[in-house]
Amino acid sequence: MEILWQADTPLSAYDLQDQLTGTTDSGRPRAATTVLTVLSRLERKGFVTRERTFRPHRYLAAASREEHMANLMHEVLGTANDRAAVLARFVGGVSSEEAQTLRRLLDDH
Amino acid sequence: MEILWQADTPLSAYDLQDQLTGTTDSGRPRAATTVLTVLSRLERKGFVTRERTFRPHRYLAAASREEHMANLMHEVLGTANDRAAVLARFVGGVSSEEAQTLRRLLDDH
DNA sequence: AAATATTTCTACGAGTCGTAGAACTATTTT
DNA sequence: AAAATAGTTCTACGACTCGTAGAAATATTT
Repeated sequence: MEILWQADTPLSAYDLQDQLTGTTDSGRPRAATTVLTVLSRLERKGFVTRERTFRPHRYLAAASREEHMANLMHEVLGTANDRAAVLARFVGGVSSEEAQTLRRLLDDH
Repeated sequence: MEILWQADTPLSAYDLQDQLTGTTDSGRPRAATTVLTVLSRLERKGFVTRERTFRPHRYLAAASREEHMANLMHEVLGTANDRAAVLARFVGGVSSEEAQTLRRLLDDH
């Protein structure tokens, strides 16, 4: 995901494989099939989409890293009965700078 | 967790067992040991604390449901490089009512 | 058509989760 | 104090996810 998020263009599984530099348990680089399997699972979970028109299929993150994280936060908030109470606790835990950021963001809402 | 969150007093595993009404796979109610095992795991993960001074140990949620959810949200936000960007996406997704709530909350900050 | 590239299918070991029996320890009863 | 009982910890099993990748199937290129 990190690599896909940083890429400004869809990547093939082979591109991913190349950039996945961290050696695998066995010392070898990841097998291409490994990357494919993971990408399929990520696609199934909606984190990645695939362009099947190209032959080495091109993959791209369904949401930017920021969107993804905001989604996760909303997902948590969504399960709450008392959203306001959760927000209160959340806001209570942000730094002054972040509070300022939030105020500004809320102005254009 | 739901039961512990709603309880206003620490509960023993047996109290939990009683309130876990949903029948188990086999039709029977959960065995007491099942509840104990889960509680131990929850304790290991820091979601539950246990008062060992009482003999049937008493368990209580480490954080209220709201705190817990706010914690999860902060956990997500904490892994972000560009926190402001995540907050922007997050705020972009809240309803007008929630935006209002947030503004009010930020006033006393 | 054969060779090659790409994707899908299958699988394995490690880990979590709900489940609970067995073994162990502490408390209560006689 | 010994026996009985209550409570806790240890161990384990089946289902599931995850990283890993070989085998089988399919598509592309030569």
